Amino acid sequence: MDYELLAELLFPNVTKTPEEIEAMYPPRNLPEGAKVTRFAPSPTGFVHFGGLFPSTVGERLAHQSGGVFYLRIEDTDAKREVDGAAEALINTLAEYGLHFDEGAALDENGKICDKGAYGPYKQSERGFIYHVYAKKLVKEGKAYPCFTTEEELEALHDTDKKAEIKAREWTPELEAEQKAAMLKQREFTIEEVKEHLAAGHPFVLRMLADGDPDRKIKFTDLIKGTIEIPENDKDEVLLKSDGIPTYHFAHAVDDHLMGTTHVIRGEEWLPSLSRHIMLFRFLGFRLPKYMHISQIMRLDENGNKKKLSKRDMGANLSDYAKKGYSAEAVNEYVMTLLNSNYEEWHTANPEKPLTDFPFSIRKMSGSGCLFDFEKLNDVSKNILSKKTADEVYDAALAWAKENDADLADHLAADPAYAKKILAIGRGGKKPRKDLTTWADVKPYIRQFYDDWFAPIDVIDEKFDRDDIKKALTAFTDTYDETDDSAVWFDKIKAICPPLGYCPEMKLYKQDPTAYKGHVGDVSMFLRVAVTGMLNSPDLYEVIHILGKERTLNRVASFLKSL
RNA sequence: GGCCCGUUGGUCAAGCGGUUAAGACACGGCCCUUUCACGGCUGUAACAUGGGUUCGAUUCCCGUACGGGUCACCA
Repeated sequence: MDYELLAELLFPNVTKTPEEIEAMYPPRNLPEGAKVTRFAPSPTGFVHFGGLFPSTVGERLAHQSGGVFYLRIEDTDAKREVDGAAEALINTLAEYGLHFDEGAALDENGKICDKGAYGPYKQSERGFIYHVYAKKLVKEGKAYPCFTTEEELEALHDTDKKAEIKAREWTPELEAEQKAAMLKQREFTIEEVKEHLAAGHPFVLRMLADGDPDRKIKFTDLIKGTIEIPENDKDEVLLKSDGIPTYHFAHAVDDHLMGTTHVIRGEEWLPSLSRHIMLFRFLGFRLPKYMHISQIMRLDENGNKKKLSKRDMGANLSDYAKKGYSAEAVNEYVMTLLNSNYEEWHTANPEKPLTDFPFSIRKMSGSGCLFDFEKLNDVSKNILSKKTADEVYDAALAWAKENDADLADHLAADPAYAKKILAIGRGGKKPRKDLTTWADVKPYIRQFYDDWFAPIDVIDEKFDRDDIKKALTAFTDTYDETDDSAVWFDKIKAICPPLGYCPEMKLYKQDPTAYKGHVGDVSMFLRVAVTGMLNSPDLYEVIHILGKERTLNRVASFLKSL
C-alpha cells in the first residue's frame, strides 16, 4: 500500500506540515512544576453541576502552581450544539469565580473571542490543524479511511432492529462479528479508495489499532492510582465523515499543542484511555498526566446510586443561583467533597478565602459521592451567617430582582429599615443562622411589613383569654420606647405576679403547679400579638424595629381579635 | 455479557499492618435560654463477604457479592 498516495488522495488540500503547526505552539515559558490545565466543555446546554468538579480542580491546580488554566470549547458535534450555550457557559463559570487565564472568552459585545496565544480555542475553528495530523497518520500507515456507512454499522450492532431501545445486548458473538467486519475495512486497494472517492462516498478516518487486548498495560492515574487496562484493538474513529474530529483525536491534538500538563476529566473516560494512550504514541506526543474524577451521584427511586444526569434535580448549575444559593456556598460545598480535609482547614482558618487552602490531589477520593443537600445547606447557612447586614441586603436584593419582584420592591422601598431587620443577631461570635438561601429572606422578614403581616400561629387554648388581655393591656400601659432591654424586660416580669404568673423561670421550674404560667408565656402572648408567630428573633429588637406606633397598633388589633 | 473503577455509620469521609476506628452533616438526649436561631455537652450508628499472607489485618493478595462507568461518525 502506498500510504503517501493514500494520504494525498484523502487530504489533497492539506499542505501544511506538522512541523509548521508545532512552530505555532511553542512551549510555554512557565516556572518549574507549573501545571497547565483546562476546562473543556461542549456547548450542548447548561453547565452541569458535575462540571464544577473538574473545573475547580483544574483551576486550583493551575493557579496554585503558577500555571495556566484555560477554557476550550469542544464544539465538534454540530448536531448536539445549542445556540448560545457557549456564551452562557462562560457567564455561568464566571459567576462561580472560575478565572481562566486564556481560552474562549467574551468580548465587549458578548461575542465569543479568543484570549491567549494557543488558540483558536474553539475546536470548530481548528479543522485545518486536525487534518494536518490526520494526513500524517495516514502517511505513516497508522490511520485509514473507512467507507462503511452509519446504517451498515447500525445493522451490525443491533440484530433486532424492531427494538427501539438503543441499549443492545452485548454478546461475545456479536462483538466478534463486529470486529471481523471492522477488520475487513482495513483491507482495501488504492483503486477501491479512488472509486469510492470518485463516487463521492463519504468516509471516516480510523486509527489502525495495533494493540492486543490480551495484553495489559499499567497506567498510573493521579486519582485512581495504578490501573491495568487491556491494550487497545479498536479502530477508533478519528475524523467523522464531515471531516470534524472526534473527541479522542481532538483531545490528543489540542492538549498536546496547547501544552496541557494535567488532563482532568470524569471517570467515564477511563474506558477509552487505552485508545488515547495509543493515539498519543502514534502522533509522537508526550502523554500528559491524567486525573479521572469520580462522578457525583444521586439516588434513584430504587435507592441505587446513579450518575447525576441532565434531568436530575440540581444538575443545572444555574438552578442553585435561582434557588438562592450563593456561588460561594456551592464552591465551598464542592471543595468539601473534593478535599475532605478542607473543612478542618476552614475551621482553623475561618477568615481565609478558599483559594488559600492548599489543595491536594492526594486527598481526592477515588469513589463517587452522593449529592447531599443537607450538607450544602449547612455550608450555605454558615456562610450567610458571617455576612454583614449590608452584604446580606445587597445580595438578597440582587437575587430578588431576578427571582422575586415583590421581595425586591419591599427591600428597595426602605433599605435602612430592611437592613435593621437583617442585622438582628448578626455580627457577634455566635451569629444567628436563620438564612440558608436568599429565598429564606422573605419568610424571615415578612412580619415586619404591614402588607405582608398575617397572623400565623395561635396561642394555646389552655391560656385564659382574660389573662392574655390583661397582660397585653398592661404592656401597652407601661411601654416606653426609651427603656433599655433590661428595664423593658423587668416591666414584662412585673406584669406576671398579679396574673398568677411566675416572673422568674427558675422559680417556676421549682414548682410549676404553683403558677398559671411564667414570664415566657407572657412574652409569648406579646410575641404572637406583634409578630403573629410563636417564634421570632429577640422581641425587644423586633419591637424597636417596628416602632412604638406599629407595635401598639398590632397589640390593639390583636386584643380586638380575641 | 466483556472490560474498567469502586465498597469504613443514613450521608461526606479520616485511616495508608498494631487506633478505645477521627471529624463534619443529619438524627436523639441534656444544658444555656422569655420563643426561635445560635452555642456547649452528650448519645445511637460503620470497616460488604469468603479465603489467604502475617505474630497481628479496616489497611496487602485472590475470589464472591453489590454498586457505578463504558462498549457511537456524543462528548
